[in-house]
Amino acid sequence: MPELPEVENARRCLLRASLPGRTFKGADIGWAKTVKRPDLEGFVLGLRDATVSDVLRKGKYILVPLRVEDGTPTLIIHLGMSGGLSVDDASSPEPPLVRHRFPLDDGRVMRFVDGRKFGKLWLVNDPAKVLPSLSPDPLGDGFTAEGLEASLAGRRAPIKALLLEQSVSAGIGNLYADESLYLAGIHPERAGADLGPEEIARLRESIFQALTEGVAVYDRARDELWPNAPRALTAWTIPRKEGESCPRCGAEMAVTRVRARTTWFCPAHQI
DNA sequence: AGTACGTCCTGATCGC
DNA sequence: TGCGATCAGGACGTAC
Repeated sequence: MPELPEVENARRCLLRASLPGRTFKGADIGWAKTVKRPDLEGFVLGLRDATVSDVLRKGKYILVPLRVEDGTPTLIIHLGMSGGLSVDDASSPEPPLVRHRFPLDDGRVMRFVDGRKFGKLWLVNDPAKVLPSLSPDPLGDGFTAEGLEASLAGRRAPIKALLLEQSVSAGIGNLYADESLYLAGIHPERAGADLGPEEIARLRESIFQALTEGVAVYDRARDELWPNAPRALTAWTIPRKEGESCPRCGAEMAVTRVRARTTWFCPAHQI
């Protein structure tokens, strides 16, 4: 489920819950395969008496730098397809599908909901060693049309598939890929290398616009969304339903599959 | 290298 | 209403 706006919302929820400054008392891992590094025992032991310094985001990854007695490891969380985080009183009723619990020193607990078990956890000293290659953050200054053009050069795959690569546009997922291409007026099956500089500039701007609006929707929702349920708000404008028409030009929306991912687009203005 | 496909998982939804 | 089939917003390993 989560793309950049959902992950950013999760991060802000953790900050609003004043996670920084709190200390993990350990971890209760309900599905061992979620822990990628180190082994389960090392992971749980490593979180004991680890104090949170900050909550950061890189693409769809949440980074939680920690202070322990003899170092500064980082907890890395990926929400996968169905993940969500909350911080509640330990005695509060637990929502369904909580897989992992991280008890805190103040009587609260960070809960990791993950229905499909595609979430991932790491506890490492050097995050760079486990994170894949990620583009500059599309919401930051580093994500330029020139950089995007360079990463599309020579690529024959459909632009929709390329946008899903985190090395091309970190944080984009299936929905925001469709949304960005819709806003830019670009057909999802165009080969990446066939896009001209003007189209790429438009695409960069559309990605920024779509993600910015996505983050804003969650920010406006604030407390209503707490705890951070694994359900997205509809920050995008594309109808994703049979028979609906394009809000911009009225044509009937079309659906296809790109790399086995459902892809909605307007056949009239996305060319 | 770049591309395409199968796989990991379970809950929700759809069609009969 | 019930039930099997299909679908879901991610990403990685593998094979060509």
